[in-house]
This record gives sequence, C-alpha cells and structure tokens, in this order.
Amino acid sequence: MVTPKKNPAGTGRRAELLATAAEVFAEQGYNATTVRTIADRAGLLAGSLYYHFDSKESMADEILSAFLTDLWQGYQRIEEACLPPRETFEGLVTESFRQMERHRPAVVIYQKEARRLAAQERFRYLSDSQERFQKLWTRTLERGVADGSFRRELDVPVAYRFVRDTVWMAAVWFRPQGRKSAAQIAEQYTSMVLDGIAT
Amino acid sequence: MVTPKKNPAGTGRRAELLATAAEVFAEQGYNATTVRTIADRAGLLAGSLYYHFDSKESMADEILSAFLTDLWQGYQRIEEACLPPRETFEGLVTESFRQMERHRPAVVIYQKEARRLAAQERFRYLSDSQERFQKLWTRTLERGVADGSFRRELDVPVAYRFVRDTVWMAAVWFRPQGRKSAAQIAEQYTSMVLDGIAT
Amino acid sequence: MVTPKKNPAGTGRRAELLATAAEVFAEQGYNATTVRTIADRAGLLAGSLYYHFDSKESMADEILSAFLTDLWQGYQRIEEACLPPRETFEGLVTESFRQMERHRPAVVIYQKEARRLAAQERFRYLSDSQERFQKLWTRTLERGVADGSFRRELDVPVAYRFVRDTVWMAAVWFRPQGRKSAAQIAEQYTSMVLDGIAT
Amino acid sequence: MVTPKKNPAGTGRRAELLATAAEVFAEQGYNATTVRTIADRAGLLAGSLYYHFDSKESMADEILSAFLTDLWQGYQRIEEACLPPRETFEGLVTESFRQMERHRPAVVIYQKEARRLAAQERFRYLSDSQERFQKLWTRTLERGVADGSFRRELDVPVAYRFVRDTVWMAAVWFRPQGRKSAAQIAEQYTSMVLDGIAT
DNA sequence: TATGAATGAGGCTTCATTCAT
DNA sequence: AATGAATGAAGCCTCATTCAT
Repeated sequence: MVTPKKNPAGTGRRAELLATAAEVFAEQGYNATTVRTIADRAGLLAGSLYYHFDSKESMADEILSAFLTDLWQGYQRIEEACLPPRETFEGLVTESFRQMERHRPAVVIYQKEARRLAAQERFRYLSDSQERFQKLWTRTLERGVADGSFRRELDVPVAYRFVRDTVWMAAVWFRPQGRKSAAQIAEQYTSMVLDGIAT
Repeated sequence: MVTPKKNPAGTGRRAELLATAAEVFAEQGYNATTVRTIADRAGLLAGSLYYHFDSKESMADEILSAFLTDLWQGYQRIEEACLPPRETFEGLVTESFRQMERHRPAVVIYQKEARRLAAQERFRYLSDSQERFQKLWTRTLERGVADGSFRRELDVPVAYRFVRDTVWMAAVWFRPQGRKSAAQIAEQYTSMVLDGIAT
Repeated sequence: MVTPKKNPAGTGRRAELLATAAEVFAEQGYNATTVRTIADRAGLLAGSLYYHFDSKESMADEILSAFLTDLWQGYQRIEEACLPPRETFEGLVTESFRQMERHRPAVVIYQKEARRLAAQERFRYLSDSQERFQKLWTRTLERGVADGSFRRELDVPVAYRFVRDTVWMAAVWFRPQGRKSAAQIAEQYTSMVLDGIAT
Repeated sequence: MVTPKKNPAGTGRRAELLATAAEVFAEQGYNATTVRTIADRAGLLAGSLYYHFDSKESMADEILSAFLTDLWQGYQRIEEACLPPRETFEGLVTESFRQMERHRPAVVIYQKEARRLAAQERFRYLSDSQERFQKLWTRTLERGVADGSFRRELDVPVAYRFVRDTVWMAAVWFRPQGRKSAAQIAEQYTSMVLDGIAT
C-alpha cells in the first residue's frame, strides 16, 4: 500500500490526476496506457506527472489501495453485524455494488490487472485481499449450507468463484449514471444468484 | 480472420508455435507479452518467429479466429437442433465448457483482450462474434421467459450479461486436468444459474 | 569567474548554500549531483535555489573561483619571497595543504571536474590556473636542478606531474579534523617527495 | 563481476563495443557519457547496444572487472615470488604501469568512478579490490621498514596513500604510445618515490 | 525569500520488426 | 528454418529551469 504524500483525502491536484489515471487505466489497460496519455488527458506534460507521483506503478498502487481500503471498511461493518447467511450474502453484494459507484475505474483495473500486479512485492496487498475475500465468502456460503439457507449439495469452492466473477465482472459494464441504481442492480443480482433464473 | 500460410490444420511447427504463443498471451496478457518471451519458450530467437508469422498481431489473430471458428461450429449444431429453451441453455453452456478444454488459452485471451483488439479493423470479427453471441443468448432467454421456463420478471439484458460473464470467467481458473470434467462443471453451472444457490 | 550577486564575502544565506552545494558536489560529483539534492540538504525546494543563483553551473563557478582566488593569493606571497628552490617547494606544498583546510570540497571538485568544465568558456580560468600552476612548479623544479638542490637527472615534466598528483589527490582523503594538522601532513609529504621513502 | 555472454576473450563485436565504451567513459566520465555517444562512436543506434549489453552499468561492470582480473593476476605472480621489499615494490609499480598499457581507459574509469560505483552491490568487488590493494601495499611497506629497506620513521598509512595516488593518477596522462615505455616510466617513478627528488 | 506546479529536453531502455547470411 | 545484428519508434523517467503567487 501507499500513503498519499499530502492532502487529506480525494482533494486537490493529486486526486484529480489519480482520477484521470484511473479512468485511462480502466479503459485501455495498465500496460497499454502510456503516461503521456494520462498527462494529455489531464492537461499537462508527461514529465510533470512525476512531480506528483513516483512512477506509473505508484499511481496504480494508490488507486487500488484506496479502493480496497474503502471496500474492506464496508465489508467489515457487515461482518460485524453477524447477520444470518442470506442477509450477509445480500449485504456483501450490495456493498460491492456500492463501492463500484465510488471506485468504478479502480474495480475494472483490479479485475484486469490484479493477478499480474500481485506478483510484485509492492502489490502484495492484492493477494492478501484476494485471500481475505475468499475466506469471507466461503464462510458465508458454508454457514448458509449448514443452516439450510443454501442448497445442501452446493459445491462451495465452485459457488464462491461463481459469485465472485459474477459480481465483479459487472463493474466492466455497470454504469452508475445508468437507469438503475447500485442498490437495484444488487437486488437483481442477488435474486438471480440465490433463486436462479428458471421457474 | 487470417489464413495460415501453409500446413492444413493444427500440425507442424506453426501449430506448436501458436500453442506456445497462446499460453504466454494467456498468462501474461497480450501487451505484456514480448515476442522474445514466446521465442524463448519455443526455443528459437525472436527474429525467427517472423519466418512463420507476419507479426505478433497475426499470432493473436490466428489463435482467436481458430477458437471462434470451432466455437461457432459447436453453437450452430445446437441452434439447428431447435431444442426447448432450457435444453438450449444447457447445450450452450456445455458446448462453451467443451471449447474451453480445447482452447483454454484462447478463451483467456479472448476474455482479456477482445475489447481492446476489436477496435482494429483486422479484429472486426471479434465484435461480430460478440454481437452474434448476444443475439443467440438473448433469443434463448426470451424464448424461455415466453414459454414459462424462465422467470417472468427476468430482466433479459441483465441476465444475458450475468450468464456471459459467469461462463467465460470460469475459463480463467478452470483447469481441464482438474478433478472435474467440462461436462460436470457445466452441469453444476447450469444448475446454479437456473435454480439458484438458495433453497 | 563569477561575482556574487550581493553580500560581500562568505556570509549569509548564499554562503551557506554554496557550502552545502560544494559538499554535495564533492561527495557525489558535479554531474551526479542534482539541484534537488543540494536543496534538500539545505532545507529548501529545488526551485528556490534559483532565487540565489543563476544556475547549477554558476554555483560550481563560484565555488571554484573562490578557491582559486585564495590559492593564488597564498602562492603569490611565496613567489614574491624569492626563496631558494627547496624552501619554495616546501612553501608551496604547505600552502596547498593549508588551502585544503579552508576549501576542501572545492579542491575535490577541482580535482574531479576541472578537465571537463574547462572546456566551457565560462570556466576558462581553470585552464589558465592550470597553466600558471604548471609554470610555477616547473620553474621551481628547474631552479632546484640548476642549483643542485634537486637531482641532476630529474625529468622535470614527469616530476611536475608526480608532485601535482601527489599533493592534490591527498585532498580526497585528507580530513582536517583528523589527528594530523595540515602543516604536519605537508611536512611528511615534503619529506617523502624530497628524500624518498627508502633509506 | 560480470561474465561476458559469449566469445572467449577480447574478440568480436562485444569487445569492440566495450573498447569504445571504455574510451568514452574515460574521456567524459561515466555519468556524463550517454549511451548515444557510445553508439554514435561505434556506428550503431543507441538501442542496438542493448542487443549486446544489459545496461550502461553492465558495460562499466565488464570493463572494470576485466581490468581488475588482469591486474590481480599480475600482482599475484609478484606476491608469490616472495621478493625482498624493495624488489616487490618495484615489481608492483612496474606491473601497474604494464596494466595501464592494456587497460588505460579502464584505469581512468576506476580512478574516477570507483568510489561512487562501489556503493552499489553489483560493484562490490571494487571495494574488495581496494581493500586487497591496501593490504598488499601496506604489508610490503611494513616489511621494508622492518628490514631497513625503507626509512624507519615512515608513516605507513600515509605512505600507502602517497604511492597509490601517485601511481594511478599517472594513468590519466600517461600515453603508451608516447616516447617512454611503461617499464621506463615505472623506473622513473620508482626512483623518485624510493630515493626522492632531492639530492 | 520561498513554494508549488509546471516545462521541455534529454536520458536509459524495451520491443516489434527487418534482413543478410 | 534459423541466427545474429541491427533499426526506429516509443516508453518511462530525470532534471535543470521557470514563474505566478
């Protein structure tokens, strides 16, 4: 993780530049994005970015760690509420969609680049998060199988992947300014995943 | 699409090299892959690849178009069978998982790079395939809603994306040599998607 | 040469900054030193240095010309004293070591960078000094050979370089706060050079 | 240290390029030298150097380690001969000048850049060599003091530096194609250092 | 006096590609 | 079929310098 050099939160020039960078990374992919593209879009010269950031990598770092920090704060509230499995499930999905509203480009980047980036020491926290994520969902699914909320024959590891992919892939096409709010989309998703699309 | 310079099908040095290239593209991403990496892994020098292929791009092209050709042959059989919606659904999922067994790296590449590549004229067929895919699934879902196999209130565009993402993302972690066969995985998926994971 | 913008001598903020710059140049080399390093060490921002100095080059200029001015003042006293060769020799060595005490970083810079810098018009005085230096030492050595103080077979150009290198290289490791004073080091050097290290 | 990728010794394109690089480094200093300058002088494009070498640094590495390897081979013969101090002294000086004939640019680079480069792990061997060098000379000087070949009151650490600087600085101006051979220069040096320049 | 933000030139390096052999 | 050597464009980054505040 990286701690921003100055300013409190998402304010000031740094934050602006990070937002721009995140958009471009999300659109074109981390590798395919050149610092010049980011700079052009932000209205300065490529070299000038280095007044604000150490490297292209550290921009990605800051974007991803800010997202994951927020995400885990949200998840933690749900964990601590100790709800029954089905409510926990709904809570996690809703929280995920809510974070997409704030961090949509970050989610796309996470989705596309996490595996590659996680190989580097500096992005270690990506694997950590991944692992924590898996534990959280797996526990929830298992609790549901145990108390009968979820189907007895559920293959938990497969179901975990199913849920994980389904939820996060949505970030790629989900547009907050679209007709549906995050909460509405979350509800549809939950319904489909829990009850299926068949009658 | 691209027509191989020589040899009929997946035989000979070309095919070997393509397989190697596909693996590396899948592992590291198209942009992050250098022709040197491919060459190293195949045991020749980077420049020597150009005896076999016109460019890095044409390798990706050949890999992707071979995959899509096979995939659509499979889908076509199912379309032509004119089965009821639920059976069509099962057939498409099973066929998708079956193609993953043959073309796993190609699927991963498709998943990760299609959007970016499709911008180029030469990869136009990627968008075409995407569109055809959408029509096929949407039609199937709509037929199911109409005949009562699928839930009346189903939001078809959302459900389409749901299914699409779920199925193809599996390619990233699905390993054919794993404990489960493609058919088994397909069955689990179908069951989850159609009937949900809740009781 | 450069004339300081304001303040008379080695006083005030300018002088402080110059001292810092000299230290860094000496430690890391002129090219390898960034103005940011100097600024960091002095406790201001890189851009702020430009309130005090025209350029990085002009800092080096001021450092070197201050040193050479002092050095030649010292040498001149010895020249004017018209001592016999051996005493002149001793005097020059002692004076050189004395200047090292005041201008140690400048000496190191001079030693390492003079040749490169001298190519620029603005540092012309470095070559001039070099030439004057050579004449002074050569004359002294020749006088010594002529009057029998120095060995008859002495190859004066070689001996000149020998003395020059020996004396100035000492600046790199010589530390005034060490156990030995400049005068003591000078005496040891003089003894070694004049009488050799063998019995 | 670095081991050349291929070819036995100083032959082939690599060796040519290294020789060019060494010259430029020696003339302009390592930092002030751009890879473009080296490439221009060698008649290719800057990027093409990277077919032969990993980095600018690795060129310097190869140049310096080749020099030090040869140098220590020469020194070792002298150490093993177990000559009396004065003869050892003469032998070391002569060997040093001889290596200058083969590796003149390397010596200049060593002289100017060793301290800075040695800070990096990859150039660790520079410090090692430096230390070994100090031990060798110090031992020789001490033996000479002990057996009466050198003056009893000799300050060995100071004398060591004196000799070290004197010998290696010569590399900067010494030209093998000049009127004097390495052996002749070595003899003059030895005579000056051992017996002094005074009568 | 100093800061914060930027410029613009240039440095090192990578990489797809070419081509004579 | 493949190698060895090179090209040329482009990428990331550094750094001296400028300037409004």
